[in-house]
Amino acid sequence: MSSRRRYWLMKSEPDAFSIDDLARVGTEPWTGVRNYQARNHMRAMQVGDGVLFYHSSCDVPGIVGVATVASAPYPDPTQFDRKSDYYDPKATQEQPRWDLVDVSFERKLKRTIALNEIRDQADALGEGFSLIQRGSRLSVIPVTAAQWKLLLSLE
DNA sequence: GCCAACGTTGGC
DNA sequence: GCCAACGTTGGC
Repeated sequence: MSSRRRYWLMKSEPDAFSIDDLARVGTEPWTGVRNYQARNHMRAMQVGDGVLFYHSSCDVPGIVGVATVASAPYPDPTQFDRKSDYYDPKATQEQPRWDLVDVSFERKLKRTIALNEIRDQADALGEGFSLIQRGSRLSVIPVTAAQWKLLLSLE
């Protein structure tokens, strides 16, 4: 059973893990997501899905690269690690709470597609795009094929 | 089950 | 550094 390729936007703080870091390592497990909605989006991911890599909490927040989903969802190992910032005492090996996927570098954009430019496209992107919804903090966001195409056309 | 308090996110 | 918005926690 497979379905067509889906698209996502994933936020990262460049001080913690940037598009250049992803370019260097090639593939990275997306650890540390501790929000149920974001987790559920990762659970819906399939190998080969497209990812817009977004830099948050920085000088120019925006989309900086393209990546791909490189694994099926699996339990985030940091939830079991007492020494990790992401340790979750309520998670067990038998009943993990947090899943993640591996993400692979595809390319870095020639320039940052800034959040304020994305906002200018609000009408074309449509109502449901939570990146530009007021107060939204969701770090893993579904993107439609049309939104994907539009956003990358801004490069 | 309600809701106040608290912690976090993230743009500015 | 500020603060609005949101999610989670825990007392009742």
